[in-house]
Amino acid sequence: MSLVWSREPYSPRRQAMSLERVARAAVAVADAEGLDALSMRRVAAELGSGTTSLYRHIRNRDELLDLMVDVVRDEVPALSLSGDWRADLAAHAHAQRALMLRHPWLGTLLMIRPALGPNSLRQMNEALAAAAQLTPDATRVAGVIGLIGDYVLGAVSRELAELEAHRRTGQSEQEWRASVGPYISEVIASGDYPHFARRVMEARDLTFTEQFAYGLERILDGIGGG
Amino acid sequence: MSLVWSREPYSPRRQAMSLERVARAAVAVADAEGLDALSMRRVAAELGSGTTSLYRHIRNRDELLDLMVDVVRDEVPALSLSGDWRADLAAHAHAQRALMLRHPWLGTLLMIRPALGPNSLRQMNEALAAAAQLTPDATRVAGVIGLIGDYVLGAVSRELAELEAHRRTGQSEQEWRASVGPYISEVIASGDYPHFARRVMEARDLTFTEQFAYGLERILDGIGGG
DNA sequence: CCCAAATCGGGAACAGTGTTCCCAATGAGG
DNA sequence: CCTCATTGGGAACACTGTTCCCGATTTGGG
Repeated sequence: MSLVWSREPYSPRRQAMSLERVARAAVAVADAEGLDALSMRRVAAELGSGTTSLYRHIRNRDELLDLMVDVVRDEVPALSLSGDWRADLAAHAHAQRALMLRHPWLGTLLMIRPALGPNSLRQMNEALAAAAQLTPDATRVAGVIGLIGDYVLGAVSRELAELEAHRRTGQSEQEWRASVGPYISEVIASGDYPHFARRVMEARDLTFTEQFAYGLERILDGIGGG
Repeated sequence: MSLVWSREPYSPRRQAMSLERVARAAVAVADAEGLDALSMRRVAAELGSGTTSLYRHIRNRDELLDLMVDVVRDEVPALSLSGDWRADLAAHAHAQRALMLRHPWLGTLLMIRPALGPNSLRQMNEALAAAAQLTPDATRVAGVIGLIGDYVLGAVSRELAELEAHRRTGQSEQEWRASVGPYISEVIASGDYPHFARRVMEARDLTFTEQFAYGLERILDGIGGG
């Protein structure tokens, strides 16, 4: 059971499609229609080929998913170090978030499987380089990057959970609020959740981007300390 | 399209099974065999009933998933406030992590859908109460809880990604390391990822629990500052 | 140049999924 | 006791990932 990455690709004499073409087609489908719609037959249709031909290049659907992750990770330009660890780590975090918002299925995949493709490793390497500007301690560097990665993944997932909920039910932001609103009002009126009520009534409604930035700053504060 | 929570349950005269019984059976199946194995027919078999009878209580599979989240959230005992916001928030975070490790499918679900069940709201309320000990500013309280929640979700997901990868492929920790090892060695030997190499070779191998605790402490540090 | 052999693309089929339609049996009310 | 709504659940549909296999095509050798 070898990994996709350590196996030379299947390349026929007259090569009608390549590993990359398959992965790119899958990305296109997932971007446009969501992960649920990403079936083998759908990808094959996108390429104008037979369904089972895909299995010449790919062993599993899971392998295809691994490849997709690495394909989109190629979009992110290399992180250039400025000497300011805080600025560089922030840039890295924001770039990761932007990527995951551009491909709403990416977060879901990263949750479920460890990413080991070359582009994933490249970005990991860049992030570690940025953190190495802060401290020579390799263990601390690893901890810092883990922390930031975890936060980005969690924050974006929560954000996507809402977006995807809309897309799946076909409801707009407005319709969704309208359908949930009464329930929330009822909950608040019950008086059983006073702090939750206060949160809904009194807290400023921040953008997802603002929330993300706030959390990231707090994390960077904490990182700087120890 | 009303929510599950604002709809009175389907309760027949002679009630052979309740909403809760269905949800609990689903939880049992998911705990034992994973989310993939959680099919309607499987749940029905668990209950010894016909498959389509489930649809008397539940509208969708998605509704069932929402119910499952709330069922397990009931396990967590109420968070008692000690007056020390830092200790209370840490306790809350660790409790959430423990719950998600006990039910490995929970993280995946929370990533994909916003949780609005009564038990979810209760815990949200408790967390907000803990953070309210730090500051009277409702917006800041919301930001703090969002940050912590995001981190817990992200950290546990990464942890579960590995565990689930083992379970899915049926490989043990040992076998997995053995199958990935050569690829990693090759990557390191290539010299293209120096910081990644340093990370693998020099950084101490921390437990997931240790990593989680480290990140959480940094976050609490940052929260205390501003 | 021609034929044999290896390679390639992809159709058919299988076991499984969520969900809808509908029908038979059951129990309550008059 | 009979009527009739209520309830459980079987059959069927349109899908899914994947394996097996076969016909077509291209290549290498004589």
